[in-house]
Formats: sequence, C-alpha cells, structure tokens
Amino acid sequence: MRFEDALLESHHSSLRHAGICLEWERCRGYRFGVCGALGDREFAELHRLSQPLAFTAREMLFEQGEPATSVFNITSGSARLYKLLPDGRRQIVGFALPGDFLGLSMADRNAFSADALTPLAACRFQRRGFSNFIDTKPHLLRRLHGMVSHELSLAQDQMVVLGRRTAEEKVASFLIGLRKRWARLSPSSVTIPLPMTRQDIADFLGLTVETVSRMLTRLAREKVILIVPDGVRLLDVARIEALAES
Amino acid sequence: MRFEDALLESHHSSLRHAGICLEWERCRGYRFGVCGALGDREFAELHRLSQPLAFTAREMLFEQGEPATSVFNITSGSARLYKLLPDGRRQIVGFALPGDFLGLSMADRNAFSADALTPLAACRFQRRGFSNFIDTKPHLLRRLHGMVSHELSLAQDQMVVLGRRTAEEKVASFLIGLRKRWARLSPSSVTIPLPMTRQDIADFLGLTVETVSRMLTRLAREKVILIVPDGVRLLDVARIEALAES
DNA sequence: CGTTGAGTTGACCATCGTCAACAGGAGTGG
DNA sequence: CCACTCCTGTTGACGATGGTCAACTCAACG
Repeated sequence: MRFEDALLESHHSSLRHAGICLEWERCRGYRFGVCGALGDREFAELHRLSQPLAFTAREMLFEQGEPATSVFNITSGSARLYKLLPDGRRQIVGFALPGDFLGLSMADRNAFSADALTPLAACRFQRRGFSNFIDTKPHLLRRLHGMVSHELSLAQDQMVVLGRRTAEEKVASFLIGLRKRWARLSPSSVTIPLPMTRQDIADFLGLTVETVSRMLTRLAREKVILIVPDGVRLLDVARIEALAES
Repeated sequence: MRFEDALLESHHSSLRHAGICLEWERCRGYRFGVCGALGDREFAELHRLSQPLAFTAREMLFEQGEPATSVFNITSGSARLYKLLPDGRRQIVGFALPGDFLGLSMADRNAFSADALTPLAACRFQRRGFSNFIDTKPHLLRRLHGMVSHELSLAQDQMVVLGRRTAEEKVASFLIGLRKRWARLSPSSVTIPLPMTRQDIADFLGLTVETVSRMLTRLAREKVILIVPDGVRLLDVARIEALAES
C-alpha cells in the first residue's frame, strides 16, 4: 500500500467512526496553517463555511485562467500545481501537502492549474464567504499575508534552483525541501514519500525524466539515498545537504 | 546622457524648486503602488513617517540575511534584487523600478540583497512605524496583500521562464516583461531602457553573458529589435511577443 | 594615453536533452 | 489464470543547446 493510500485509508476509517468531527480535528491539527491564528470559536465559525470534498488521483481541483471561486485547505493527500505553455511544455510551480492552503493570492483568476497526485481530501470555502470572514478578522489577514510572503520566499528560492543549479544539485535540493515539509507532518518518518512521478519532479526542476532518473540512480549508487517504492530514504544527510546548499 | 541620469536630473532640479514637496508629488504619482489605496489625509500621514534617501549606483539598499528593518518605496532610478550562492553563483530575483515597494514580505530577515543599478531615490520607512500604520488601516493591509500576491504571480511566471524556455525565448520574454513595466511609467517611450548589464540579465534568466549577448545580436540581425545605448527598441513587436508567449 | 570594465564574437566542449530499447507492475479481458 | 496493453522508470548512444575560454573593440575615466 502506498503512503498516501494509507493516509487516506486511516482518514476514511476515522470518518466512519467520528463523522464530520474528524474533519474538524484534522483542520485544527494543522496549527501552522491559516487556522493556527484562530481561537476555538473563530475556528468553529470558519469551519461552518467549509465544505468537505474528496478527489480521486488525477482529478482537477481548479484550472489555470478560470475565475477563482474557491479556497482550498488540503486535509490529506497531495496535489501538483502547474502552468502549461501553449506547446505543451509544463512547469510545476509547487506541490501541495496536507495543511497547505490554495487560492490565498486573491487574484480573480487562477494563475495555475491544480490536480490531485493521490486520493485527496480538502475543505473548500467559497471565496466570497472566506473573504467576508477575513474582513472581520484583521489578525487573520495578517496571517494570510505572512503565508503568501512565505510562498513568495519559496518561489524565489526555487528561482535560484532553476536558474543556477546543476541537475544533481536540483534533485538534492528537491529532496531536502520535501523532507523539511514532510517532517512537519510526520516527524518520525525516515522515508520521504514521493507521491509524484519522475516526470513531475522533472517539470518542477526544469529537467527531463531521464536526467532525474539518472541523478537519483547516481545518488543511490553512491549510497547517498536509498530508492524505495513511492519514496526515498536519505542515507547520507550531510552529503545531500552539501549538494543542496551548494 | 543615460535615461536614468536624465530621470534623476529632472528629479533633482525639481527638488531645487519645490523642496521636499516634490517627493510628496513623486510618491503620490504612483497610484498603482501602495499609496494608491490611500486618501489624501492618510497619504500625508504615511508620508510623515518616511525618510527620503539617495543612493549612488552600486550602493546597497540592504543585504540578504540581515534583519529587515526598513521598507523602501523607489521614487526614481532602479535596483537589482539578488540571491548569492556560497560559491558566488548569483540569481537575480527581480529588478525594482520607480513606484515599486521593497520589503513588503514582513519576514524578519531579508530574503535577498538589493543594490542600486543607477543613481536612485527612495522613501524609507522604519518597519515598526510602517507596521503600526497599516495595523490601523485594514484596507491598506489588503492592498499590501494584493501586491505580494502579484509578486508571487510574477515569481511563478519567472519559474516557467527559468525552467522551460530556450535562451532566445528567455531574452524575448525579459524584454516584453520589462516593456510592460516601463509602459506604466512612460507610456510614450518606444525605447526600453536597460539600466542593468548583460551579466545582470544573464543572472536573471539563468544564462551566461555570452548567450545573452548572442541572442540580442541575433534578434537585432533579424530586425526584431534595435540595440541602442542603454536600451533596446522593439521593431517587430508581434515576432518578439510570439517568442515570449511561445 | 593607459587602464578598466562592458560588450561582442569565435572556437571548442560538456551538460543535459533526445531517441530508443527494455524491464516491471497494474489493470483488463479473454 | 494468462496474455495483453499501458504506463512508469531505467539505461545507453548520440547530439544540440548553451557554457567555457579567449581575443578583441570600444567607451569612460583618470
């Protein structure tokens, strides 16, 4: 069973026991997200505006260029966020993990498309309602502002990776970056889940599938990582961090 | 005389006549910036918090990793924003033009360095004071949020350029993007000022100086652009837009 | 004038992309 | 249950885009 299937499975079975309250707990758990800025009463109020949704793998959450009507809070599973060029070239601008918010940018149209990498659960908010809610909560707006600022910072880091790093460094920094994000969700795990395909990684790093595969193979041959089904394990964290930091 | 010298010259001569009021007018003029969200009284209040500054070309505004103590509003001249890798590789994450704000991200440390490309004038705000001011103006915070969102969107566009475009397309989209930004400042001008060096363009696009030079030469040879001192002129807008959009 | 730094151009080369073949696993239908 | 297809991932051979190194021009500046 894949990591994400397992996650979703536990999700669903809990749902069966606890009903919608589980969703509540799940959102509440991500204290680093939007909700971390809220008191219990505010959180309950916000939660009443939300609509729980489930997506199958490959299902679209929203599409580039369409009017942005919703805000999403991912509660389980992961998604890829990407832009397409007219000729089919693709750039993945990010991966969304549980606890991440999508659609915070307040633009009237989606700047990119998003689809599910795995079975995925999310809370959806109508943009109108969400917008009205934050208008009454200045501290929440500050939180949102901070989150968008953080995303901007990540995007700038990725610009360095895309513009100035070698293929090997790109793969290393991708693994390090992903490890850091998974660590918030399951600090104990020594394995980095990779719910995305090699093609997705390539489109995130500005490489080709073949180059990504070769670099992973090389790192594995040199005992820096161990490739496992749907993930990798870091064997030599110092070496790979050296590659990633340059 | 270079474009920016001319700009600064007119700036200084006006200052001689009108004193500090000119700064007021200058900031006020950039209605698309932060100040566009403010009424006259609020603007005056904000302006009292500001400190007019002048920088010479190459002078640092602030440095990557240092505590972020200030917010800047560029009133004339331009700046480059960049990140350095330990081994000296550089990625320029953006260029700041008159009317642009720097330091809106509200992080406690600067995510990048900034220095002046040309003689530059700016209004500086102490972060504390600026922060207190916006706390009392929710609509200004929304505006700020919108501006950071816009920057995030630009950064994601640049990720596509860096990851998935050829050298020629990179240069074309750079010129188109810059043209759009200059157009807000001087809609009449047919020439795109290039206050940055070829090396700067290269470090923005993830290329080398030589490649940038070759691509510009090629575009000029094919009569798509005309290279003039400190700028370029677009001769065949359709062709270059086709290259940029892909 | 001599120096310095930006820009251009050419020759050569390496990293990474392209094309192709193949292995393995999942799903499907006989 | 097996054959078949499809998709992902891996590996190899080859090639092209863009990088490296070098030489040169030119303008700015003392």
